[in-house]
Amino acid sequence: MDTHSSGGGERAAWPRSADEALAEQERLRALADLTSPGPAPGNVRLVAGVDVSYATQGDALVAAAVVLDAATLETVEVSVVEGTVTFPYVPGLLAFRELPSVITALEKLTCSPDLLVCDGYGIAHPRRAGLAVHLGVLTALPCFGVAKTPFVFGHDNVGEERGAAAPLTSDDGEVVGRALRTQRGVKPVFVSVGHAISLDHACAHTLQLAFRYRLPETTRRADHLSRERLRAITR
DNA sequence: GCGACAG
DNA sequence: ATCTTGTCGC
Repeated sequence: MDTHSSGGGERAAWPRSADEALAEQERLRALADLTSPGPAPGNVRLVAGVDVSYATQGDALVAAAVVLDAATLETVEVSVVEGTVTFPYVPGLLAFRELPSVITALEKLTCSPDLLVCDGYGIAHPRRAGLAVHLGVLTALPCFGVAKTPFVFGHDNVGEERGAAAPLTSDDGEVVGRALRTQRGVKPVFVSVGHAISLDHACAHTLQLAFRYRLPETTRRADHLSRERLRAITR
């Protein structure tokens, strides 16, 4: 996958301070495509999931990208990158901590995904610029986020059945995401768009990918891979 | 001012 | 994110 020259994606300007990060975040937010419907599940051939695992001791980390055939959900390619922490965890600035190694992993892929799924939020973020916004703009690929825990926006009760949902709404009444129940008997996940895809399509993809478990297969496989490699180099 | 706060 | 024991359910 070519994340630089021909992709049309923005080149990253990785900041060293929180001030520089806020400026870069605002720059990327302004470039996000929040109006295109993007690909529906039937129009995606390859979907990629990414995740990062961190060592308890030291600053080692491992990023993984997993590409699935959207039709069969079979893994068609994986990419794992060993790296080092270069930015602290700051709520609202997670992209600067996770994305450098994630982008490296995506660049190592030989195939080109049609869609990216993140672990975390897109526009359901204090400044409308979560992980999925950054990654979508930087790669110029449709991208959305599926988060496991609440962040800044609440929601009404979600029905018990698979597919039940409730909007995440900002103070100004704007719908910025959706709490979505992917399985009966599990907590909802939180879906929000990042770039070049609609919330409806993002939720449709999430349900298709989370056919068996709470989380999408993209996230589960990327998580397993990064965790497995980390433990291999951590001992 | 204080607490809350994706991963 | 990571650490960590037992426990409940399919």
